[in-house]
Amino acid sequence: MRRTNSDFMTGVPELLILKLLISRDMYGYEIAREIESANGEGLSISEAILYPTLHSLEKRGCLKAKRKTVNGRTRVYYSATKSGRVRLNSMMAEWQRITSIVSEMLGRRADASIR
Amino acid sequence: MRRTNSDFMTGVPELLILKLLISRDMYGYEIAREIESANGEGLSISEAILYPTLHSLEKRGCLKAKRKTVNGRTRVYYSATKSGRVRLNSMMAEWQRITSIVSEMLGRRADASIR
DNA sequence: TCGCTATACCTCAAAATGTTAGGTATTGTT
DNA sequence: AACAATACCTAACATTTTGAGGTATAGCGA
Repeated sequence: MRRTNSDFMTGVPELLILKLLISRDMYGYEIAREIESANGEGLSISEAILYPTLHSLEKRGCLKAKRKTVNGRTRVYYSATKSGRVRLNSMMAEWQRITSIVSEMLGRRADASIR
Repeated sequence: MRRTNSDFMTGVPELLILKLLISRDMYGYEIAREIESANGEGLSISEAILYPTLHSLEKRGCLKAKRKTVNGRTRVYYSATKSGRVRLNSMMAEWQRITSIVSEMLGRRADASIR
């Protein structure tokens, strides 16, 4: 049973895509499968947001694309650029900042205690 | 120095508004000040999202509005309904679910360890 | 060989959400 | 008198996400 995305997803696809592409080059379809399998199918990125996000990251210079044909199918491999790594860093910091504040306001123990 | 909202804000205004209105009745302007002061000005909700969100929550039956005039100024006090409490519960669960998964994928220690 | 599933890319219209930049009106302060 | 603070609000625009498609090849079982 695959979960649909939630209301709290804005920016999350981009964040996870950049995070994955830091560790190794991947192609779109592979990224989608990876995100699903990485969390027991608790979260999935629809292809309708995945591909446009990859394109916009590439246009902004955060990613580099390279087409490769494997077994008669074309894959577009993406790699993170320096600019992509910088962007990931600031996005992760921002994610940490917002979730800490919200979690604290919701009454959970502050995220500041972990890490 | 007041922070602007971040990319990771989708649904957060609604979440915080409901959370605040569970503890006591408040009016819009008061909610905005409360959110700012509650976290050292690290986060603020613009009035352009605050008021429309209050109106939509009221229309959906999650909030009840009551006008009150104090010192020549009109305040609209909101209180959470049963339906509003139910909605808050599911939103908090969803917030917990998403942030846990994302945090884990980002490589921090899993949120599962706290609470 | 037919049909189905998986792989692999993509787009478009509509909905939802948030930002920027205003507006009105009263009260308190300088 | 001028300005900040209180207190409500909206409209135009940009961005993000969803839902629902579309194309094409490869592999597998009946």
